[in-house]
Amino acid sequence: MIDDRSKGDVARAEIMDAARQLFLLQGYNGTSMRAIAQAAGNRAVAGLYNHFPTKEAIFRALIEEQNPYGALLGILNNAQGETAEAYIRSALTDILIVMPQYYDFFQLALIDLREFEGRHVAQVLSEKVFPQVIGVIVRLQALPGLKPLDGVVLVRLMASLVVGYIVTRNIAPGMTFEQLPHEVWSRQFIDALLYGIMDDDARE
Amino acid sequence: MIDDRSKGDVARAEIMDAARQLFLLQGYNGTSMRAIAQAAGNRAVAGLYNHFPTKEAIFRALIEEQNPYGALLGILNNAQGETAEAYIRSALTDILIVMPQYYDFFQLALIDLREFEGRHVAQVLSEKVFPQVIGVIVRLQALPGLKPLDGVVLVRLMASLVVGYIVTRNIAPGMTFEQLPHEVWSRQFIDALLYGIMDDDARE
DNA sequence: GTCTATAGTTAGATAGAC
DNA sequence: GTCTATCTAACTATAGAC
Repeated sequence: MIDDRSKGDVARAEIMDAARQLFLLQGYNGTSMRAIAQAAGNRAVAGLYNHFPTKEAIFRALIEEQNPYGALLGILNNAQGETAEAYIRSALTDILIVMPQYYDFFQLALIDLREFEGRHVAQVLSEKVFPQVIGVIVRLQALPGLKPLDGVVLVRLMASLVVGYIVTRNIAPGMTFEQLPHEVWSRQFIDALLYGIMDDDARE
Repeated sequence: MIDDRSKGDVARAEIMDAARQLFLLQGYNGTSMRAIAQAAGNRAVAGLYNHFPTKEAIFRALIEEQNPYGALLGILNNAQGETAEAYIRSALTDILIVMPQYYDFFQLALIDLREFEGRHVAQVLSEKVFPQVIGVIVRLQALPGLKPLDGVVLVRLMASLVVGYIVTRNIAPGMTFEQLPHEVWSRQFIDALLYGIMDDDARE
């Protein structure tokens, strides 16, 4: 066999792929099991129930298996730097490249927030992400150069930077945000986080 | 009459109020016209169609009539300050207090993004908000103290700050973000935007 | 402008043959 | 594991009396 996955695994993957596309296009309640079955290789609706007990189970599987947390933690753990500035520049530069590639997931997370009060995302976040992020922050604060900020402040500021970057990139209708290339925007955002937007000799 | 609104206006308001609550709780496709009619004073479904031609028209009316743009522009136009720092502190302090009060609207905007590709929000943004914001930025850049940043960079940084603040406040499940009071968080965010997170004498 | 009643459609999920 | 056929419930929207 060319593909060593079982027939069932292939079907499962096709169903999830079709469901993801339709959820993103039409929302959760706007997507019917019929539509998913048809998009997943013209299957019969009943066949879907061999792989997932309910429609919600398909959605939950998407959140659990296609999230960017592994990539995010990989970047945080592998970023190099002898100073806090070098580490943050290295990590955020990569994060601002990689996270927007998971825009589909962020859209699914918004659906989760609306349709399920965020419970699927929250479970993965609290189980897999937060514990590891704490360790990263401790290591970051041991590097020289940071203002004496509370760790939780540091986490929220960096998370806000990434979230704000992604949201403003996709929300502004026909705005000029796309006229500058990503590298310029990334640099501007990181510089602003590190040193702010005020002139140095204007400090009051 | 105690209320000088016509009977029709009262019904319209009740319908919109019920629809908003249900859209926020259950999403757009998850909310039926039946449920709206029942929540709006146990009305008959057919009565809704005297006030709105379709279900989408109810949603559009919510976006158009309950958005925070008037409040936002009011703050930007009324903020005082002889320097850029004073103006930004004044404006952002107010914005970070007022905008989270419109969290319901942001949630409706997310629904718009998912169900209607953001077309209702984008229309209001491009017609009413962007033209006025340009004027504010020009005035801000005439004040002393700013680094020589492109106006569009300034807009996106400030928008990201506000969006990131609101999103991280409501997404993190049971996280410690609520353990510090709003005033502290607001101050931390504004300070970070103005002067960054690096120690002054650590600049490389 | 409100109601009752209902038309016409589509939803999620299941039964049972293969 | 896949299919055809179907159940029951819910949906948006309309007709027509008051």
